[in-house]
Amino acid sequence: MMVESASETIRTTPSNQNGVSSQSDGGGGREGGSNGDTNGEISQIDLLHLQQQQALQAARQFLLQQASGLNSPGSNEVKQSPVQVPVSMAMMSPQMITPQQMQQILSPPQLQALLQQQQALMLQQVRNTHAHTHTHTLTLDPLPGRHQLGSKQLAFQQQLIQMQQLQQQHILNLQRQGLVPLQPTAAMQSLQQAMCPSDLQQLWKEVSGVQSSEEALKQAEGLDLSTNSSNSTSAFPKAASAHIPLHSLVNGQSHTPKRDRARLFEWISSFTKSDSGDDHVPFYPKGGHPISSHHEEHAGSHPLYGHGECKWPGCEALCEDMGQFIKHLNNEHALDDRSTAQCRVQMQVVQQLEIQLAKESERLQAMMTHLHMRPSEPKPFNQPLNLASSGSLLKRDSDIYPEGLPHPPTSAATPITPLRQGPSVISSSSLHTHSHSHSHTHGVGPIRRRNSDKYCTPIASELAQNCEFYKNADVRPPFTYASLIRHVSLSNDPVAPSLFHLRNTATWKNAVRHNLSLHKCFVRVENVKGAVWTVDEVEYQKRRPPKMTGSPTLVKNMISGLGFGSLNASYQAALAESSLSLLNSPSLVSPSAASLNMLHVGHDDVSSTVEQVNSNGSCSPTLSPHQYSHQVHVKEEPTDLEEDSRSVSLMAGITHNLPLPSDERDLEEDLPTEDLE
DNA sequence: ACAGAGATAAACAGTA
DNA sequence: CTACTGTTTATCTCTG
Repeated sequence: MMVESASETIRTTPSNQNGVSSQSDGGGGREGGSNGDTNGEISQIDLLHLQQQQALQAARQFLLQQASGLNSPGSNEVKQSPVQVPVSMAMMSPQMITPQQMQQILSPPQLQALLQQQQALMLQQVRNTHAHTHTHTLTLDPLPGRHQLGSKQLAFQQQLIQMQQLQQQHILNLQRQGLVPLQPTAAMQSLQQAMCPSDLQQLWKEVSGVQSSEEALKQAEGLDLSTNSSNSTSAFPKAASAHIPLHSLVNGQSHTPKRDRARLFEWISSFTKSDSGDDHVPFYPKGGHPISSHHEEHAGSHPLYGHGECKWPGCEALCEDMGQFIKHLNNEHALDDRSTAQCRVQMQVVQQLEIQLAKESERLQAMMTHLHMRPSEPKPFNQPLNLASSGSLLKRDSDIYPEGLPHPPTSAATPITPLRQGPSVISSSSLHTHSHSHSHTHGVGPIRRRNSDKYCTPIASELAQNCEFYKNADVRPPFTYASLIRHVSLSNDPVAPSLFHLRNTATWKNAVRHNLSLHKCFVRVENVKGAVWTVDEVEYQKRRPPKMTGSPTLVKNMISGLGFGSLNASYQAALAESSLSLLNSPSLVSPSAASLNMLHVGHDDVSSTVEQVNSNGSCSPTLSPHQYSHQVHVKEEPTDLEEDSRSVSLMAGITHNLPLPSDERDLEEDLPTEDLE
């Protein structure tokens, strides 16, 4: 099953292992990581600057043309000819709207305002992202032995890609609108020059008010895009630009998810359709809700109506009641060019917000990642991995996760794995999977999982909830090996608990073996096909008495039964786990020994409970004792399904069945290929 | 300072 | 012989 490809992934391990005399190694090789990039930067920056200047000029020209109306439809068309438009670009804009169409819809000033706004937004985004992007350069460094950087690199690259996709999408939209027919590069760069969401409202007014076009034009003429150039120059993502030709960025649509493109296309299609025809088809994105249909408004509430006024962008018309609003909607915001244009603008607004969201998410990720690092040892963003095993790295979880802060991994948004209960069987493969972890060798060195235990953080839930985080971040999950092993045995996910583990296969394996042999809670059961490691819940619980040391508050809250809402997810989870351990009835909990099996999954009660909690209320923060107990009940049901399995212990012949590779491979698939080297 | 728990590394034996 | 697995031992680190 998963075993097959493991070998490939593992390749990295060997090198690490050797030098790994755990603690000493810690930082050694990785540190160099960031240097190389800087070298080329200057030239890259210059190049960027140049490109941006060119783009700016092109954008200005375009704007001027648009504003002056010099461009004849024909000329625009000519420009779109393959000769002038990069092939890739042509390919990426099947649904492109011709400039003429755009012009019909939006007046030159409107166009300019739109463009300007987009530029402002983009610039802002770019600025915010700059730091990260910068890191990317480092990330891209293929030098082997810098595994520590891996997770960061992954994250950053992903973010970079995401950003590129967003940008491309943005460009695509512009193209669609005819804003970027000829000079995608210029347009794109100009977009990146200045983004100022604050102008949205004004833009809306401009767009909506055709009569104001003259004023807008004057305003437009007065605009000096060059002012942004300086900023943009510095702010422009060096790495991205450096590594990816601008035109490729534009073309980069290849990066854009096909689905999204298809969706966009559909959306645009519906758009253009409505444009051309008078078919009274309500104007709304395919599959979406009508934006201003003639029906449905009667429902009494309308997304475009609130507080007695029309919420149509830039409208704010007062409507006493729904009927009046509907009338207003049909009269003032009927299906016409203006409304269409406004919808387009709104579309872009949404996109920009999405970009913003992505950016903020990125920031959050960075923050979380940072918090995983040793506070006293501030390291460059990209170097966290280097933190080698100095056990000191994370002396205390409390340091890493201040009380007020949720564990980085814990994010309400993270998907929760489905509950499962039953015996947990650890197959060798699973072990392997896990085995990647240990690597003190790599960076996060000796994080004392003990601490995590101390806090009684339910690994299963933690891991489940922060699966993505751990997969992408080379951060050692704050759990003991025993906990991790158990988690793996209980979890459906055969993959190593984290990228960190994945990177340290040898260590992980050794640790797993060691722990399995050492801890009483892991019982090896001989089977027909071989042997199976099972988890003895009783012993496991013994081993890990629910101490609430870490969070007196938690205890207090638990006792009072009131504090749930105020607790962060981790603590809640911890609470849940500890509580569960106490509440667990034998029936619910796996029998004395749950077989460990990767394939199989049993969730531990605690984890499952927690998960349930989370699933019930997206973010369990508000759990009340009542709810909590309820969940416990829910948990029981699943038990039936697996009762047999517990004892049976899904046999995964520990031994040879599970080639490490499988797990690793799985992880690899999830991860960008680069870092694994 | 001490003991306990956990993390790592490594040696060793057994097995396929 | 090689690669694993499983067991032990030794050494550290951290925490209580």
